[in-house]
Amino acid sequence: MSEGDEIDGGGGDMLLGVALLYWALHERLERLEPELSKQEHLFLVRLSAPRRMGDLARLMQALPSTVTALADGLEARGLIARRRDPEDRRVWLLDLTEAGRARREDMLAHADRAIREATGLPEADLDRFAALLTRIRHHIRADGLPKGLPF
Amino acid sequence: MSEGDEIDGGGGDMLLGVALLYWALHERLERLEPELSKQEHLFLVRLSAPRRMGDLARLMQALPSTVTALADGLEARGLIARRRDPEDRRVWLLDLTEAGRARREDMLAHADRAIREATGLPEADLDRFAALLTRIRHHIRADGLPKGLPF
DNA sequence: TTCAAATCTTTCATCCGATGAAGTAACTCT
DNA sequence: AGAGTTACTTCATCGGATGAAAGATTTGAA
Repeated sequence: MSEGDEIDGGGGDMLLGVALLYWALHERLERLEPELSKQEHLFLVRLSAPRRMGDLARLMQALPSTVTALADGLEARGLIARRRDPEDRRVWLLDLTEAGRARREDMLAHADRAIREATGLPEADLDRFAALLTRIRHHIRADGLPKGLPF
Repeated sequence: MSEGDEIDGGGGDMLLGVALLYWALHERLERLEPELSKQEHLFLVRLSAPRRMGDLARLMQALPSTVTALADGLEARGLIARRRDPEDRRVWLLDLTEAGRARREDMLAHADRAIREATGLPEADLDRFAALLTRIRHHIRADGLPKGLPF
């Protein structure tokens, strides 16, 4: 409270809240996982199973060329492997290596910790927050991310 | 639901949820306010009253040089004005111009709309979400943003 | 079958925002 | 008055993201 931070009690405050939480989470994760970037964290989270690069690009709202660069980096560090999709030999499937799988587990544990520490919410409230976030996530996906509208 | 998106029900999902909401909000805001960048939106929200550039830098977790650049841009477009603080002539106070004040009002309205549309939550749930976010924001501020620890 | 169009990924040049070091001006403390 | 600190600016630089163009493969139409 020391530094006036309440602004308007409306859209502005929520915008700041979301931005601040986003930041605080990544900030903490960066401490626990110094050698992975923000995008790499999200990338690993998504690799619960092998995925096509194109799908990852869509999910992350990024261009294919961005995914290529991310994949190059993680592959160079031995965390993921490229494998041709036998069904369609144009596409690459990205899959975690053994090292990558272990890394991902650590990362998820760290993410959990970061969330608890950053929010400071007791279990029950954190659950309520998570439930709301899940609903929001489904809405955003269903509503279609505005992004692009290539045509 | 179409594209598997539930990952682990834990830290990973919340991380994705926060990141996705952050994105969706800015995405929508960018449509409604095409000529302002993400940071400029947050910048304007904070300018409910005149502020020192240094305070803004702290609040936004940015370097002074970053704030200088942002201020330059907004000043060039006539939305804010620099004014020396009579109390301490080293500091600049940033204040909205008339045009800036009007712009900010529009922006806040747009932010409100973006939040409603992006989350898709009914009023009551949105209020609960906002309340939790506010608590989180206070916790993050009180707990001190880890950032930096210059020493 | 064959060939044109569409799809998936990569390459590369480029851009924009953020960073950090060094500089200027003003304040504080002794 | 002078040393040290604080507030902001300048500028060179970097990293991540973009978009256009090209290569490889599949799909669809004749």
